[in-house]
Amino acid sequence: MEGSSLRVRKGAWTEEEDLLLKKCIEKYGEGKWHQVPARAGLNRCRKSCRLRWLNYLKPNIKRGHFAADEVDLIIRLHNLLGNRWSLIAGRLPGRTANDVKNYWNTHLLKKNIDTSSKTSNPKSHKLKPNTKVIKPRPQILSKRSFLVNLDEYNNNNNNNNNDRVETSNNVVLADCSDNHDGYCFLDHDEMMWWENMMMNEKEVDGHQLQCSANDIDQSVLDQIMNEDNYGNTMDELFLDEELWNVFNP
DNA sequence: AATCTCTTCAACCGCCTCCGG
DNA sequence: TCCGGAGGCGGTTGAAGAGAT
Repeated sequence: MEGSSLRVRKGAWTEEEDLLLKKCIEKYGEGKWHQVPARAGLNRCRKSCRLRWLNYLKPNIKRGHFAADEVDLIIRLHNLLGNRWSLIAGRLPGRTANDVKNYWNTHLLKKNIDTSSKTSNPKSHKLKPNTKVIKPRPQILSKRSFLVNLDEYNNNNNNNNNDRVETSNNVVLADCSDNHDGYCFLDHDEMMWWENMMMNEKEVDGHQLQCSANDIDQSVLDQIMNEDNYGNTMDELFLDEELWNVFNP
Protein backbone atom coordinates (compact mmCIF):
# COMPACT_ATOMS: atom_id res chain seq x y z
CA MET A 1 0.00 0.00 0.00
CA GLU A 2 1.14 3.48 -0.77
CA GLY A 3 2.45 5.41 2.19
CA SER A 4 3.27 2.29 4.10
CA SER A 5 6.98 2.76 3.64
CA LEU A 6 8.71 3.34 6.94
CA ARG A 7 10.76 6.10 5.40
CA VAL A 8 7.79 8.18 4.31
CA ARG A 9 6.92 10.87 6.79
CA LYS A 10 3.36 11.20 8.03
CA GLY A 11 1.45 13.54 10.26
CA ALA A 12 1.31 17.30 10.47
CA TRP A 13 3.29 19.32 8.00
CA THR A 14 6.04 21.64 9.16
CA GLU A 15 6.58 25.17 7.87
CA GLU A 16 9.73 23.99 6.20
CA GLU A 17 7.89 21.25 4.34
CA ASP A 18 5.20 23.69 3.29
CA LEU A 19 7.83 26.01 1.90
CA LEU A 20 9.51 23.25 -0.06
CA LEU A 21 6.22 22.12 -1.53
CA LYS A 22 5.18 25.64 -2.39
CA LYS A 23 8.44 26.35 -4.15
CA CYS A 24 8.19 23.10 -6.05
CA ILE A 25 4.66 23.84 -7.31
CA GLU A 26 5.63 27.39 -8.21
CA LYS A 27 8.55 26.08 -10.21
CA TYR A 28 7.02 23.06 -11.92
CA GLY A 29 3.31 23.75 -11.67
CA GLU A 30 0.52 21.57 -10.38
CA GLY A 31 0.19 17.98 -11.45
CA LYS A 32 2.56 15.05 -11.87
CA TRP A 33 2.26 14.44 -8.17
CA HIS A 34 4.37 11.31 -8.33
CA GLN A 35 7.33 13.55 -9.16
CA VAL A 36 6.63 16.17 -6.51
CA PRO A 37 8.24 14.50 -3.48
CA ALA A 38 11.52 14.03 -5.33
CA ARG A 39 11.45 17.46 -6.92
CA ALA A 40 10.62 19.19 -3.67
CA GLY A 41 13.00 17.10 -1.61
CA LEU A 42 10.15 15.98 0.60
CA ASN A 43 9.91 12.70 2.42
CA ARG A 44 6.19 12.50 1.78
CA CYS A 45 4.02 10.41 -0.50
CA ARG A 46 2.48 11.99 -3.60
CA LYS A 47 -1.00 11.90 -2.09
CA SER A 48 0.10 13.71 1.00
CA CYS A 49 1.74 16.41 -1.13
CA ARG A 50 -1.32 16.79 -3.31
CA LEU A 51 -3.64 17.00 -0.35
CA ARG A 52 -1.50 19.51 1.45
CA TRP A 53 -1.36 21.71 -1.62
CA LEU A 54 -5.03 21.49 -2.49
CA ASN A 55 -6.36 21.91 1.02
CA TYR A 56 -3.94 24.34 2.53
CA LEU A 57 -1.19 25.86 0.43
CA LYS A 58 -2.96 26.62 -2.81
CA PRO A 59 -3.44 30.36 -3.37
CA ASN A 60 -6.92 31.85 -2.94
CA ILE A 61 -8.02 29.27 -0.43
CA LYS A 62 -10.53 30.87 1.86
CA ARG A 63 -10.06 30.10 5.52
CA GLY A 64 -12.18 30.81 8.53
CA HIS A 65 -15.90 30.78 9.10
CA PHE A 66 -18.36 29.98 6.39
CA ALA A 67 -20.59 32.89 5.48
CA ALA A 68 -24.34 32.46 5.72
CA ASP A 69 -24.75 32.34 1.97
CA GLU A 70 -22.06 29.71 1.71
CA VAL A 71 -23.83 27.63 4.33
CA ASP A 72 -27.09 28.02 2.50
CA LEU A 73 -25.50 26.92 -0.75
CA ILE A 74 -23.86 23.92 0.88
CA ILE A 75 -27.18 22.80 2.28
CA ARG A 76 -28.97 23.18 -1.00
CA LEU A 77 -26.24 21.53 -3.00
CA HIS A 78 -26.06 18.69 -0.52
CA ASN A 79 -29.76 18.13 -0.94
CA LEU A 80 -29.14 17.78 -4.64
CA LEU A 81 -25.81 16.04 -4.81
CA GLY A 82 -25.45 14.16 -1.57
CA ASN A 83 -21.93 13.71 -0.23
CA ARG A 84 -20.23 14.76 -3.42
CA TRP A 85 -18.00 17.23 -1.70
CA SER A 86 -15.77 18.06 -4.61
CA LEU A 87 -18.76 19.08 -6.70
CA ILE A 88 -20.17 21.14 -3.86
CA ALA A 89 -16.82 22.77 -3.20
CA GLY A 90 -16.55 23.57 -6.87
CA ARG A 91 -19.47 25.94 -6.41
CA LEU A 92 -17.87 27.66 -3.44
CA PRO A 93 -14.91 29.74 -4.58
CA GLY A 94 -11.94 29.33 -2.27
CA ARG A 95 -13.38 26.40 -0.37
CA THR A 96 -11.99 22.91 -0.60
CA ALA A 97 -13.87 19.65 -0.60
CA ASN A 98 -12.25 18.79 2.70
CA ASP A 99 -13.41 22.07 4.22
CA VAL A 100 -16.95 21.56 3.04
CA LYS A 101 -16.99 17.98 4.23
CA ASN A 102 -15.65 18.95 7.62
CA TYR A 103 -18.11 21.77 7.95
CA TRP A 104 -20.98 19.52 7.03
CA ASN A 105 -19.92 16.82 9.45
CA THR A 106 -19.31 19.15 12.37
CA HIS A 107 -22.05 21.74 11.94
CA LEU A 108 -24.76 20.83 9.51
CA LEU A 109 -24.94 17.08 9.87
CA LYS A 110 -25.38 17.38 13.59
CA LYS A 111 -27.99 20.05 13.12
CA ASN A 112 -29.80 18.03 10.51
CA ILE A 113 -29.94 15.04 12.79
CA ASP A 114 -31.11 17.14 15.68
CA THR A 115 -33.99 18.49 13.63
CA SER A 116 -34.97 15.26 11.95
CA SER A 117 -34.49 12.58 14.56
CA LYS A 118 -33.17 12.55 18.04
CA THR A 119 -32.31 8.89 17.77
CA SER A 120 -30.58 8.68 14.44
CA ASN A 121 -27.08 7.42 14.30
CA PRO A 122 -24.66 10.05 12.98
CA LYS A 123 -22.53 7.41 11.32
CA SER A 124 -25.42 5.98 9.38
CA HIS A 125 -26.87 9.29 8.30
CA LYS A 126 -26.57 10.02 4.63
CA LEU A 127 -29.51 12.03 3.42
CA LYS A 128 -32.90 13.14 4.49
CA PRO A 129 -35.72 10.81 3.50
CA ASN A 130 -37.14 11.45 0.04
CA THR A 131 -34.07 13.36 -0.99
CA LYS A 132 -33.26 12.73 -4.61
CA VAL A 133 -29.62 12.69 -5.44
CA ILE A 134 -27.94 13.18 -8.76
CA LYS A 135 -26.61 9.82 -9.73
CA PRO A 136 -22.86 9.71 -10.11
CA ARG A 137 -22.91 9.85 -13.84
CA PRO A 138 -19.80 11.41 -15.28
CA GLN A 139 -20.52 14.79 -16.74
CA ILE A 140 -16.98 15.33 -17.90
CA LEU A 141 -15.63 13.07 -20.53
CA SER A 142 -12.03 12.46 -21.25
CA LYS A 143 -10.84 14.24 -24.34
CA ARG A 144 -10.16 10.99 -26.09
CA SER A 145 -13.46 9.30 -25.46
CA PHE A 146 -15.29 12.54 -26.06
CA LEU A 147 -13.74 13.07 -29.48
CA VAL A 148 -14.45 9.53 -30.54
CA ASN A 149 -18.03 9.78 -29.45
CA LEU A 150 -18.49 13.29 -30.69
CA ASP A 151 -17.24 12.22 -34.07
CA GLU A 152 -19.71 9.40 -34.02
CA TYR A 153 -22.40 11.77 -32.93
CA ASN A 154 -21.62 14.30 -35.62
CA ASN A 155 -21.57 11.63 -38.28
CA ASN A 156 -25.02 10.61 -37.25
CA ASN A 157 -26.24 14.18 -37.23
CA ASN A 158 -24.35 15.65 -40.18
CA ASN A 159 -22.70 18.22 -38.01
CA ASN A 160 -18.98 18.83 -38.19
CA ASN A 161 -18.62 21.58 -35.62
CA ASN A 162 -16.63 20.01 -32.82
CA ASP A 163 -16.81 22.96 -30.49
CA ARG A 164 -20.52 23.15 -30.05
CA VAL A 165 -23.35 20.88 -31.00
CA GLU A 166 -26.94 21.65 -30.27
CA THR A 167 -29.54 18.96 -30.45
CA SER A 168 -33.23 19.22 -30.86
CA ASN A 169 -33.52 18.74 -27.10
CA ASN A 170 -31.54 21.88 -26.35
CA VAL A 171 -28.60 19.85 -25.20
CA VAL A 172 -25.40 21.76 -25.59
CA LEU A 173 -21.99 20.29 -25.94
CA ALA A 174 -19.47 22.84 -24.90
CA ASP A 175 -15.73 22.89 -25.18
CA CYS A 176 -14.55 22.83 -21.59
CA SER A 177 -10.98 21.95 -22.33
CA ASP A 178 -9.72 24.25 -19.62
CA ASN A 179 -11.59 22.16 -17.12
CA HIS A 180 -9.95 18.84 -16.29
CA ASP A 181 -8.51 18.80 -19.78
CA GLY A 182 -11.75 17.48 -21.11
CA TYR A 183 -15.23 18.39 -22.19
CA CYS A 184 -18.52 18.67 -20.49
CA PHE A 185 -22.04 18.70 -21.70
CA LEU A 186 -24.94 20.44 -20.10
CA ASP A 187 -28.52 20.55 -21.01
CA HIS A 188 -30.27 23.84 -21.24
CA ASP A 189 -32.36 23.31 -18.13
CA GLU A 190 -29.30 22.36 -16.16
CA MET A 191 -27.44 25.49 -17.15
CA MET A 192 -30.42 27.62 -16.28
CA TRP A 193 -30.82 25.85 -12.99
CA TRP A 194 -27.20 26.39 -12.04
CA GLU A 195 -27.52 30.02 -13.02
CA ASN A 196 -30.48 30.33 -10.70
CA MET A 197 -28.65 28.47 -7.99
CA MET A 198 -25.85 30.98 -8.05
CA MET A 199 -28.13 33.98 -7.80
CA ASN A 200 -28.85 35.39 -4.39
CA GLU A 201 -32.56 35.62 -4.89
CA LYS A 202 -34.26 33.55 -7.49
CA GLU A 203 -37.42 31.68 -7.83
CA VAL A 204 -36.58 28.05 -8.28
CA ASP A 205 -39.28 25.51 -8.77
CA GLY A 206 -41.90 27.87 -7.49
CA HIS A 207 -40.05 28.76 -4.30
CA GLN A 208 -38.68 32.19 -3.69
CA LEU A 209 -35.27 31.49 -2.25
CA GLN A 210 -33.76 33.89 0.20
CA CYS A 211 -30.06 33.51 0.56
CA SER A 212 -28.62 36.93 1.09
CA ALA A 213 -25.49 36.79 3.18
CA ASN A 214 -26.82 39.56 5.36
CA ASP A 215 -30.22 38.40 6.32
CA ILE A 216 -30.04 34.66 6.70
CA ASP A 217 -30.72 33.67 10.27
CA GLN A 218 -31.34 30.60 12.32
CA SER A 219 -35.00 30.33 11.41
CA VAL A 220 -34.13 30.44 7.72
CA LEU A 221 -31.49 27.81 8.27
CA ASP A 222 -33.98 25.65 10.12
CA GLN A 223 -36.48 26.06 7.32
CA ILE A 224 -33.96 25.07 4.70
CA MET A 225 -32.91 22.08 6.71
CA ASN A 226 -36.48 20.88 7.10
CA GLU A 227 -37.77 21.38 3.59
CA ASP A 228 -37.12 19.61 0.37
CA ASN A 229 -37.43 22.50 -2.01
CA TYR A 230 -35.82 20.89 -4.94
CA GLY A 231 -37.56 17.64 -5.62
CA ASN A 232 -39.01 18.54 -8.97
CA THR A 233 -35.96 20.35 -10.24
CA MET A 234 -33.90 17.24 -9.81
CA ASP A 235 -35.25 15.68 -12.97
CA GLU A 236 -34.19 18.74 -14.89
CA LEU A 237 -30.64 18.09 -13.87
CA PHE A 238 -30.49 14.70 -15.45
CA LEU A 239 -28.83 14.71 -18.77
CA ASP A 240 -30.77 13.89 -21.83
CA GLU A 241 -31.10 10.13 -21.84
CA GLU A 242 -30.83 9.82 -25.57
CA LEU A 243 -27.60 11.76 -25.74
CA TRP A 244 -26.25 9.82 -22.82
CA ASN A 245 -26.87 6.61 -24.70
CA VAL A 246 -25.07 7.99 -27.72
CA PHE A 247 -21.97 8.59 -25.63
CA ASN A 248 -22.33 5.43 -23.61
CA PRO A 249 -23.48 2.73 -25.98
C1' DA B 1 -5.01 24.20 38.85
C1' DA B 2 -5.97 19.72 37.26
C1' DT B 3 -8.60 16.61 34.87
C1' DC B 4 -12.09 15.14 31.86
C1' DT B 5 -15.06 15.64 27.83
C1' DC B 6 -16.26 17.58 23.60
C1' DT B 7 -15.29 19.77 19.17
C1' DT B 8 -12.73 20.77 15.21
C1' DC B 9 -10.22 19.86 11.19
C1' DA B 10 -5.81 18.30 9.00
C1' DA B 11 -4.35 14.24 7.34
C1' DC B 12 -4.59 9.40 6.22
C1' DC B 13 -6.70 5.31 4.07
C1' DG B 14 -8.80 2.59 0.74
C1' DC B 15 -11.30 2.48 -3.23
C1' DC B 16 -12.54 3.85 -7.95
C1' DT B 17 -11.71 5.62 -12.60
C1' DC B 18 -8.84 6.86 -16.25
C1' DC B 19 -5.05 6.34 -19.22
C1' DG B 20 -1.09 4.52 -21.57
C1' DG B 21 1.68 0.61 -22.73
C1' DT C 1 -8.08 -6.90 -23.69
C1' DC C 2 -5.41 -6.70 -19.71
C1' DC C 3 -2.54 -4.58 -16.35
C1' DG C 4 -0.18 -1.24 -13.60
C1' DG C 5 0.44 3.50 -12.31
C1' DA C 6 -1.47 7.97 -11.34
C1' DG C 7 -5.05 11.10 -10.06
C1' DG C 8 -8.97 11.89 -7.50
C1' DC C 9 -12.63 11.17 -4.20
C1' DG C 10 -15.31 10.21 0.12
C1' DG C 11 -15.03 8.11 4.67
C1' DT C 12 -12.65 8.01 8.78
C1' DT C 13 -9.27 8.92 12.34
C1' DG C 14 -6.76 11.14 15.89
C1' DA C 15 -4.16 15.12 17.68
C1' DA C 16 -4.82 19.53 19.50
C1' DG C 17 -7.46 23.04 21.39
C1' DA C 18 -11.61 24.67 23.91
C1' DG C 19 -14.83 24.31 27.38
C1' DA C 20 -16.82 22.16 31.47
C1' DT C 21 -16.44 20.26 35.97
